[in-house]
Amino acid sequence: MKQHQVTIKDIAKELELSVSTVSRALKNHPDIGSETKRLVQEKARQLKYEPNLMALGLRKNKSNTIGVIIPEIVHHFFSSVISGIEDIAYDRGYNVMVCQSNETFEREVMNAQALLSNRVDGVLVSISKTTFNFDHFRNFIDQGIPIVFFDRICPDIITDRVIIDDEVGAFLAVEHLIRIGCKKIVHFAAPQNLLIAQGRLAGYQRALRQYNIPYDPHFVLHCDSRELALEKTIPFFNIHPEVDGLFAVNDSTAIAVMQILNKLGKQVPKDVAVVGFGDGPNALIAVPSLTTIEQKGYEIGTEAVSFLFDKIEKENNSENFQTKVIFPTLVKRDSTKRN
Amino acid sequence: MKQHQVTIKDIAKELELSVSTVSRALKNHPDIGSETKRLVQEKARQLKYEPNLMALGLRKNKSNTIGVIIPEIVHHFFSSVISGIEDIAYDRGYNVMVCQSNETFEREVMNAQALLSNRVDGVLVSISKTTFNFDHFRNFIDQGIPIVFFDRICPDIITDRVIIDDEVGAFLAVEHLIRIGCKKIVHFAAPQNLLIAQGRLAGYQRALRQYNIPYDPHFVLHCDSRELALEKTIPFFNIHPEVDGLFAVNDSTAIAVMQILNKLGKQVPKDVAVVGFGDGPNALIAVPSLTTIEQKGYEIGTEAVSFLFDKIEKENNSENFQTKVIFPTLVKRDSTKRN
DNA sequence: ATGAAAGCGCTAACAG
DNA sequence: CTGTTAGCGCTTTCAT
Repeated sequence: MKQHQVTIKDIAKELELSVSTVSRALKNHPDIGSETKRLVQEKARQLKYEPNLMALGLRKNKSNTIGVIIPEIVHHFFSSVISGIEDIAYDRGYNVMVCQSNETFEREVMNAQALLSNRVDGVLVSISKTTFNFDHFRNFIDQGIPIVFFDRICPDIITDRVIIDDEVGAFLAVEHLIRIGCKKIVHFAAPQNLLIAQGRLAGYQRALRQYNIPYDPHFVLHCDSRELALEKTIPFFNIHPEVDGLFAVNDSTAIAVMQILNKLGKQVPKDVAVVGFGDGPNALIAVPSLTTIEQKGYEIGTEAVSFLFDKIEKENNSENFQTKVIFPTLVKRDSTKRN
Repeated sequence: MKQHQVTIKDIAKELELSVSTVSRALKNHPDIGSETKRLVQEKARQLKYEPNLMALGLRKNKSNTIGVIIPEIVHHFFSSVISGIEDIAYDRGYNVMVCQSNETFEREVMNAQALLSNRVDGVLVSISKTTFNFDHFRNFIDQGIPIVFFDRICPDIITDRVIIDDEVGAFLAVEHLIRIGCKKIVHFAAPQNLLIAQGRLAGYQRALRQYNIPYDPHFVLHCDSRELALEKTIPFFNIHPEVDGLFAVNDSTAIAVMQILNKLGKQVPKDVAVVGFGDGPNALIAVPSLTTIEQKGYEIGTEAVSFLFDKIEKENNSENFQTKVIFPTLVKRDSTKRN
């Protein structure tokens, strides 16, 4: 059973003071005599008093908690984001409540409800793959609770956003391939209904255009997972043995491709240079180590939560929403190293 | 600015009922007439009423929140554990507050304080590498707040625990190395203040003993991270070129070692066979794929949180603490494949 | 410089 | 069946 927890009342009783005096002494109110303050604070320490945040929240109509909704915590990208969020939030005296949608709409709606019930002071959201209705997020707006979308943003709701520039990332990747001498560059892409997929394809195309390399639609393949790579890589390279560069929409696809190329007797990077996108820790572990576009999850987290605090702690509900675009950077490793 | 949030008072006013009637109607109290119930519940939905969990918590002296303290969320193992915890907790109507100690004692103490202030109903903890004093955890016990340690448990505090049998896991790993013909097996270990480190070392020792291989303390190195591996592997193998088997305390160390051995011109598994511990997704990506001990993070999470709920929802503060031991299994891959 | 009292949202005796 | 009221821990006027 939970024991009785120490309250200001207990301190007041022991010191024969009123609760209001204790409350003020605890927060260094100027009205309170220094001797009284000393006494109260010492007693609080001695009794291991911890303020009851629920009482405080009820009184102040402020929970000092922010909510986070993400698809899955077990993805390196999302856990990095959370890490960034928590570091900033705890420094500013806020707690963080993390909810996983597990990529389902229903669960996401429940998450939103839970955060609403907890009266969070703000929310950070990266939407699930299966979310097409956004009413559960509008509830936050209606209640005046600030919301910031990051990475997988919600196109229909105008609010603060933090995204990375996929187009630029892809451009950097393909430009790098061109500069090290690749002439025939293929793009293993994700389905084009995803915004990130569109951006990355666009960057690929722009790089080719800028360096006067003809664009061939046959060189864009829907192949965005380890499984698809296992299936599609060999047939493709049989038909197009001249390909000497590959830009994959994510790291796991890139790594799988490298493993298959290796079995085909093609050397990476000598015969085919490979660039991925994402930079989880896997890129370092792959053999050869994978050149990739760094996604900066931690930074996305810190930026997003900073936006949120701007809104939370600003009294006027100014509607000047911002979108922070984080520019990804190219991390060169062995999969594109040619002397 | 946060808008006024709907309360039962608002519902009561609109329906010209008392708050108590509304309160009871909302939770299907048998005293309330079915017509009144219908009316109230409809109005609640219409006004988008969400119960204020802070008020509820204050009233009931129960936050419906459990706290989790882990070293770092960005580790696959820990994020799997959290995933398991959250799935169960949300099903039972609890919120989860995740805190990272970032492997520092100071931060861990702050985490514990934050959870205390939030009046969590229970805590799940995996201690940081740098924690040697456990008073901050004793506070929970003193307040009657149940605590369950998992994986990195606290030896000094008697309470529920969920661990994997590190000794058995390590034994399986080393036995496997011996069976494929390794004669000189080194153990890259974690600091011995962690129980898991002790267990894994013990398993290593038992396997050697059982197969009549002499134990040489020089063959146990403190090396439990990618960084340390980069630093210590080469000097070690220069002094001990005869080593033909390696058991690392975790996968990332094992993988880093394989990469370095490769550069040294030593072939894995032919010259040196390698086994890791943990089985994150990296083990599959490594070249060669890494034989390892499966750690079952998700299962540890669900088991730990189940223990916690047993205690939270049991009125009598029964002190019959249990320790759940999860038996790890060996997953054989290419890093130990010798024909 | 300190205290009394109201009230944040909700539940649960107790009273009708 | 429904209403009144007290109180959870805390802050904050308003008195003194």
